[in-house]
Amino acid sequence: MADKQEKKVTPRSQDFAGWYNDVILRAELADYSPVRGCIVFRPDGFAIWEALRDELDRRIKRTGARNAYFPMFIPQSFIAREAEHVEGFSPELAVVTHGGGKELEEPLIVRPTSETIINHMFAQWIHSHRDLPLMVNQWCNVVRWEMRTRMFLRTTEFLWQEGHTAHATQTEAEAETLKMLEVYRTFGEEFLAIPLIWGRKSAAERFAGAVETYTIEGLMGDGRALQCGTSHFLGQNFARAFNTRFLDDNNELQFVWQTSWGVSTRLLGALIMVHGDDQGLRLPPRVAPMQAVIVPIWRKAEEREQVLAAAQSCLAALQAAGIRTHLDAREGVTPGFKFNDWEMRGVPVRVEIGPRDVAAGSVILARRDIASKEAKVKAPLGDLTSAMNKLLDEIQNNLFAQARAAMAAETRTFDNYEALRRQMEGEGGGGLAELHWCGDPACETRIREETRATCRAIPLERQSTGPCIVCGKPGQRAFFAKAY
RNA sequence: CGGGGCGUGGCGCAGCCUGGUAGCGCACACGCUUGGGGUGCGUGUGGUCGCCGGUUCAAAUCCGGCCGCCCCGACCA
Repeated sequence: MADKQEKKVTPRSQDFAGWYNDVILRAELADYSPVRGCIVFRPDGFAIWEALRDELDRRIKRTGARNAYFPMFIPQSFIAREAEHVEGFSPELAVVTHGGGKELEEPLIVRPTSETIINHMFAQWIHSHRDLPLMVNQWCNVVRWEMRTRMFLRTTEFLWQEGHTAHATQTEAEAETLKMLEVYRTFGEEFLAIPLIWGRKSAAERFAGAVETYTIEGLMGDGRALQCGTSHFLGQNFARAFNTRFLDDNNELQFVWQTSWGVSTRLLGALIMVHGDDQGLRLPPRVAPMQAVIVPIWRKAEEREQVLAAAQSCLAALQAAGIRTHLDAREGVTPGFKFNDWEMRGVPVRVEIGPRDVAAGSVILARRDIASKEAKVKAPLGDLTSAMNKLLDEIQNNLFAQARAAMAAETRTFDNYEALRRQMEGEGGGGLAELHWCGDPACETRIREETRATCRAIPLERQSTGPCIVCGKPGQRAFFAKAY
């Protein structure tokens, strides 16, 4: 071994951004592409997205929304119909000016989001209150010409899910907005094992064109916050712009009340930054495309035969129990190499089978969520699937518990502006700051400019009042943090 | 767009100051060896030195211009 350091990724504590990139490349989740700001999702990375997507898709459908697909190209004039929307998105639009070798009569926008084109269609589909609520979701790509990009967190093109609903009443639309926020929150915590705070966005952080934006926010391993999903109450802004109206039960023409909500491939970045360690990725079992990997160990030819036979029957048993399992029978790579390789890729459980285990009728289980080798346990072959199921549950819960503890340790209450400023000093994050804010954008701007922390969420629950940390006027409880 | 850095096999770099026809590590291929925490040895594949021009008998190296990329600051799921 020439240099052991070369085989390791940049330590997380030393350079978080370097560590993040190393893990993505070494775990083969994604790669850079020839197009600036765009990445390639490699099979291992895309498999995580698929697992996440499939589960969220089930949960979305349970709310009554149905999947549809709208075009990627949007007439330029559509974007301009809603004043705040056009103002919010204009700088980051990709515009198609030519097609079929000719200049287009009207340029086409590559969708940055689909509110406008969906409203155009909704206006034609909705006539009566009997057509409502109308709830559609689409899984697609969107393009936003960002100045600075980071793999998964902010790329020029990204994949997401965008739900769009239209309702007869404001009350119903507001309820839908909050219901989807709760879908995202429970999905993030239960499936991805990412602890979240949630709440309302400040006016400055609100989606362009929304009346109210709600968010779920996670705290990454470096103490920075990451917006993990948003749910918007759009009021009648787009309905007015696109004349989306219906006849109510009094035969009166009304504008619909709307919502939109989305999560993106940014969640892959959150998974990495919340759970990953210096050995690489750590995937919660529920989202892990591969939940267990079997590494056979042998020395002599006859051992090889016995060990492989035992490994095969293990594989069959685990797969029959619905556990996503892989047998790593590669020759010419040592077991030690395989251990490190699969740890880098975040597989929750490694099953080691060697001659000693075959003789004893058992296997060794090594869990990815606990680093020390002492955490290896022996499991009898006959009881393997139930032991595995139990272990996977335990790992899922433990990863969530670890992340929650990390978040709690990095959450601080401030009632003194100077203390907040000191906490946010320096590079990297400063954790979550819980404070009181009067709601005045001027105070928010001052915090942002002086501490680089922004308002992440104004909680809906456990609200409390106190003097604004900046100006001292009566304020509400809010979370501030430096964010991605 | 302002500030800093860099372009040399797939990746990371040395060579440049003091011109003389390209080298190291990793990866990759093959063979043997090894195998319960990144095994070792050997052999081998692979480069118009970012591009254009100039100086020179001779340019990766010196000079001029251009291009591209990365990092740091102002927008954002």
